[in-house]
Amino acid sequence: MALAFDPIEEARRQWSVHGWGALEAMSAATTITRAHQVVLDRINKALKPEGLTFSRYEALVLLAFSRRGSLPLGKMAERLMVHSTSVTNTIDLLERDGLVQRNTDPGDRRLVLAELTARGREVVARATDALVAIEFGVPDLDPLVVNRLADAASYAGVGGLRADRGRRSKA
Amino acid sequence: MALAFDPIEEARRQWSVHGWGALEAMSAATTITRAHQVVLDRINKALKPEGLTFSRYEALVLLAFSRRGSLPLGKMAERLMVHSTSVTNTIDLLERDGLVQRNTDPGDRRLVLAELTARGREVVARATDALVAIEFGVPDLDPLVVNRLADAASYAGVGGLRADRGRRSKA
DNA sequence: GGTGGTTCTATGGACATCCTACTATCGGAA
DNA sequence: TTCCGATAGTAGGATGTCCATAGAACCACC
Repeated sequence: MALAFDPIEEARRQWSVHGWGALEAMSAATTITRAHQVVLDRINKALKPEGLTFSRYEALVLLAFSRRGSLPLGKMAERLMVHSTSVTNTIDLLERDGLVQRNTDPGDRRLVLAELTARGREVVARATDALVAIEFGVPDLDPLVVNRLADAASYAGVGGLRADRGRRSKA
Repeated sequence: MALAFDPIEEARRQWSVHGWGALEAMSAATTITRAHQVVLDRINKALKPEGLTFSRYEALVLLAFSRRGSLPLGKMAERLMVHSTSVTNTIDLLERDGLVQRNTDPGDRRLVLAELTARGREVVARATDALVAIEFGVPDLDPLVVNRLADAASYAGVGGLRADRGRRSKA
């Protein structure tokens, strides 16, 4: 995981040397990308024994938190911030593995409700334990990446509209 | 892009209510994931007119920064922090579009060198302009996401390098 | 009440990513 | 010099994501 040099730092240096624009923004985007790659990879490896991926895990958690243990697919897409076709695919696989079941809403027959099965509840509990054990893959990120990520966050905030909300103490 | 409520905040609340573990870590991982989704989406939309994606763009930039405008695929995988098979795929598509050309290294015939074509150089320049124009998709991130991202970064750093884990001011 | 626009899910295609397995090549040790 | 382990890249398969399109159901307006 630890490389001989930091690819993010190297990209930044080259970018600067060549005089290309928006250095900070580029660095921010790159950092978010790399951090995501690392964290997602760790999470997926931890979930592998349960036969899950992070996408499917997130879907299960969403259902576990819902009142009746079921939600319309469109609502899930909204919460997960993904395209609704992605949810269709996710639920296909969860259903295949018997963790979720599709039902139709009697009130609105356009809706498909994804409902957690008993097995689904067990699996999401075990999967959560596994992720808690590795603290969701974030604790020991390469310090170089972490610093850049903090910069990225600050930068994104500066450019945006966080006039109020000034909770950010540092970094 | 702006939702009625913040899915990350909602996840955090639910997680807390249900008493599940590693709240901060979960929130950090979720935030990195969502920030990545948003930024990547914006970047890809900006690159669409050039017929590129962020992956392919990053590969082109890497080549543009290299001394001879060419690199072995394995080296590219290392710099981009992706699996080498991903680079094979990326170069396949760049080659298909005439932006890159495969050569064999005379010194070590195992190596495949990806080399930027003239057209590749033009495209990467235009694509860079497009991304600079939108500041790589990071400036106006939803403040909620930004704040969480900063927390995520801090947390990741704390988890790896500091004894006391109690920084979380809250949210 | 019927009709047309809207909403919701599914399908098929393009891409990106990983993993496992395979082939070619290199390099050092016997 | 020959052979075997290590290294580089590719092939095939699974998954996740998006987009464009299609089909079904709902709803409001006439």
